[in-house]
Amino acid sequence: MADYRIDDLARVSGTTVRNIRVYQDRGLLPPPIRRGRTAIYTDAHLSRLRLVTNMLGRGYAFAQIAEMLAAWEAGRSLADVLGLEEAMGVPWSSELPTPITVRELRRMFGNQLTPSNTRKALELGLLRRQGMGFVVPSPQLLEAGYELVKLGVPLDEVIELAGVLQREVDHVAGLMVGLVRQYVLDPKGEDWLPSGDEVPYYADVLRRLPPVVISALTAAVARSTARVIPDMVGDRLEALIKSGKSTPSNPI
DNA sequence: GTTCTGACA
DNA sequence: TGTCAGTA
Repeated sequence: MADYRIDDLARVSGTTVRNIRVYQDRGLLPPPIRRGRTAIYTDAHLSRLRLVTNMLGRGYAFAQIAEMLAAWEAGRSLADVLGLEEAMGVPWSSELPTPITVRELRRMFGNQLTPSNTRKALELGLLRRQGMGFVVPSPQLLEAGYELVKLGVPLDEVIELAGVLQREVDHVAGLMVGLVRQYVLDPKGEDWLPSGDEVPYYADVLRRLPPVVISALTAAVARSTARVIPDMVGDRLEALIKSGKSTPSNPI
């Protein structure tokens, strides 16, 4: 929930105020929220800014970055969940595991938080024990779950969903990695090792694999949700109309 | 005192 | 990309 003035954003992200303004003009950064005359930025801006500077550093042109950003816009909410923007960053480090207290969890989920589903979350690795409290391996996944619960989905179901998601994603990611093994690495022979000038190439293949898997999954799920969500909303509206309610306050 | 915009190099 | 002027 951190707010940044443009100066803060520049310092934290390691760029300059000048460049942030340029990225803004080129449409590479979402418009900031205005408080009077001053622009207020959020962590979302910081995340996007890091992505932009990283891609710039890799030699992408402004126009190319803008194009990719536009292409991702459709699956954006999911990309957030999966950490795509972080994934594209140079230090391909995963999310920062964040400590969280029982008190905070209680504040988020209220009395839906039970010993039973806490245990389930621990089993699934959504939560890990640390001293008196817990640590969240993926704050983004937690945030996504929190959003669902706020919408009215029972916490038990959300945890169940997270488990399914993890299994399915593991499976599909495994298939993709398997294909790369089968067609890129294995044909070279069982105990083949890249030699000499081949090393950088294969190092690059391996380094790019996680982002590729993630963007493929993102695209696939974006397509799927684009199909499923309108159906769901349509069914719900139809049901409401049949039940005689003319002004549904919460159609979803 | 700080931020924004535009312009120049 | 840095910097400067003129504003709000």
